[in-house]
Amino acid sequence: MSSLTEVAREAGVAVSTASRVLSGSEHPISERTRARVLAAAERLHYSPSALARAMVTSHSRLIGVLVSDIDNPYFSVIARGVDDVATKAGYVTMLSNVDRRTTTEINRLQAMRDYRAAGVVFAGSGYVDDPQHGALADAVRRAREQGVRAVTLADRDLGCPSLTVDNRAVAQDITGHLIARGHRRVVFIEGPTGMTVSRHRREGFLTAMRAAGLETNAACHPGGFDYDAGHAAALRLLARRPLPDAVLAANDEVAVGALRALRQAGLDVPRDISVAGMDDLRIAEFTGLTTVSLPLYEMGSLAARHIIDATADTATNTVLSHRIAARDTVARKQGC
Amino acid sequence: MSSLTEVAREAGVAVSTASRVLSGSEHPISERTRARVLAAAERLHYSPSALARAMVTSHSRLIGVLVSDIDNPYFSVIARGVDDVATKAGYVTMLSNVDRRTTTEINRLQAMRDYRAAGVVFAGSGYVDDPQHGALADAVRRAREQGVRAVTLADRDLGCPSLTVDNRAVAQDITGHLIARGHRRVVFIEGPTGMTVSRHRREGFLTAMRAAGLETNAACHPGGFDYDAGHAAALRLLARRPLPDAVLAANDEVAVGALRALRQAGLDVPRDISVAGMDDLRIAEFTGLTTVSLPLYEMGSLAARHIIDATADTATNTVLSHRIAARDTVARKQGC
DNA sequence: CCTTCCGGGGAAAACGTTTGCCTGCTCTCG
DNA sequence: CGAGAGCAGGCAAACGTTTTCCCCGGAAGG
Repeated sequence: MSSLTEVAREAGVAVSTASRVLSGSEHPISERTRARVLAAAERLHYSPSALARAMVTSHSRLIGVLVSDIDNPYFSVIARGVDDVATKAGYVTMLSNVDRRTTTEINRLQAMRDYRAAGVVFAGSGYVDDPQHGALADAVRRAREQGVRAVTLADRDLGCPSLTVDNRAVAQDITGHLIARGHRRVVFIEGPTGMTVSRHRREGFLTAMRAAGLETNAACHPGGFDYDAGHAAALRLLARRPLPDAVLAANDEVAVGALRALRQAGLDVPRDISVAGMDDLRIAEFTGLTTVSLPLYEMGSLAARHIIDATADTATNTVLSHRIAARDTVARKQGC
Repeated sequence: MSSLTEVAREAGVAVSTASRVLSGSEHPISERTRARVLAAAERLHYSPSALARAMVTSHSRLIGVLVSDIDNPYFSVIARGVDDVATKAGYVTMLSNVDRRTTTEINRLQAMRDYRAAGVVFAGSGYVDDPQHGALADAVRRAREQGVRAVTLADRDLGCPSLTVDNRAVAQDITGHLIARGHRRVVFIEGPTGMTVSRHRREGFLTAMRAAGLETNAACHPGGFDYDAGHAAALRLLARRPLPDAVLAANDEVAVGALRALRQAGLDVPRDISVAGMDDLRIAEFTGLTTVSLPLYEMGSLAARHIIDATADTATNTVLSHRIAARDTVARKQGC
């Protein structure tokens, strides 16, 4: 691996001169010298050590993204958004799975700090009454003081800018969609207890139900965020009399699980019962699921852009808009 | 961010001494000094600069993974496998999407080299008659000479160890499964032309068909690797008379697309027609798709382990085993 | 008593950049 | 013709580690 020193020697100039032409400095350089350096670099297959550069400038062109699980399509599309703008800007993406553990999150943040990451994107949700939340917020504060830019993509106060979706409104809107289509006995399969996003979606659901004057006593049903949770919950729902009109799931994967359980039980969706989800992952498109489309890719790409462009870091909290993706799993009942 | 120098000053020792206790060197250090340094590091929240360390040792604890698209579950599970062992070993994962472009791959490899990555995992397939293949192989060779370890997870000769699945056998086995269950008019929806994996799966399919003495004249159908390709192909297949017995898709996503098209057209799968895929992604589980299970997570984790453990780098080509995941989309025809 | 050896610790080089400061040199203008 | 301006380029410090070489003191052995 050839170094700047070798390029300089090959070109017959000082290291500083070589550096200036190769790193595009302001410092004026004659065309002749510039050409010589460029030629030498070419001959030697020179590629600057990002490490050394980061050492002296004290920040790398590394951008970190902390996800719960990259194998969850919700996060993989965010990661894709981050990486696309990162790559385009000459950065490299660092990825870490934190499995919803705040301590791991602190840990990985530190690992990325050790590489002098330009910034870190926190893609995962927060937790209610999280005993580690303070420690994480402290770690983020220290990282920011050191120049690491941070962005959170969920409703959680990390003392850094956020780029979120209003999950209460998301749930409220899709519930309203169901109600507007004549559904009255709507039940909600909740997300994992303890996650902020679950709580917000639940609140949005309840708000919409109450606004329509609907019964909410047995409307919320424990669930989770995965297929099995949706499947199991739907099975339990099947025992209810009267049967619900519609099932709203905390996310698409749960909705698909419920959808399958319902259909396996011989029900016709959406004739007998409607099903809706939230997130609009590709699986929703595949299954024709009515859901709420979230700008996940944009969240990732905007977060990366924020970090790279180093736009004013005033803790601005941006809320992105969502929209309902009406497909085939929600019926329009007579009279609507 | 406190440096080793500050820790040393705080502890009243030389930098070298501090380094030795903090980096666990062989050099003997008295218990008293060791304790003092440890205490000072603690007080100052010291965390070593991975950059500086990498500079002097000339290799970082960064491990790169090159995928076609992280938002494709095939790759996200591989990435998850890599990251799990990387994290456990104190490494950080770098991720890049290359969108099936070899030039991008070369590019990103270089970017990772610039950070002195310990190794790079090539997760994507190769291409037949790829004009850039030579350039990539050269880049890999140079990287390896410099100490960057490389592993490929697909049938492609990069001059580095490989960890693959036998895609010919994969297709052959699932085709055999179909045939053994009484299917005679099996059609194969091919993957993207030009990808090695497509070609291998096609060959495996044809081998199995011929071995059973079955007609292969119109057995292969152009497709792709995504849902829409499967959907469109199935629609075209519907026009054939007689209708095929079974559809084998080049991967699960295509199979799901076909499945949906077939069912939308009023066919009963598997009664009227069977469908099978390959890869066994979660979507296959969700939809009850019969497919071939591939050790993707293991491929990722083993690749990472290979890089980290620096086990003998003799270009060993390991072939991992697959198994058929029989579910609900393949019928057993009478007499079988 | 003199050598040898070893445990414990320090000084300094090295990794490959960037950048502030300095030095010539060539113009230009008065 | 002299002086200031500005262009080109070099020197060296600095970033934060690891590691090699060295030194010192004391214990062990002859």
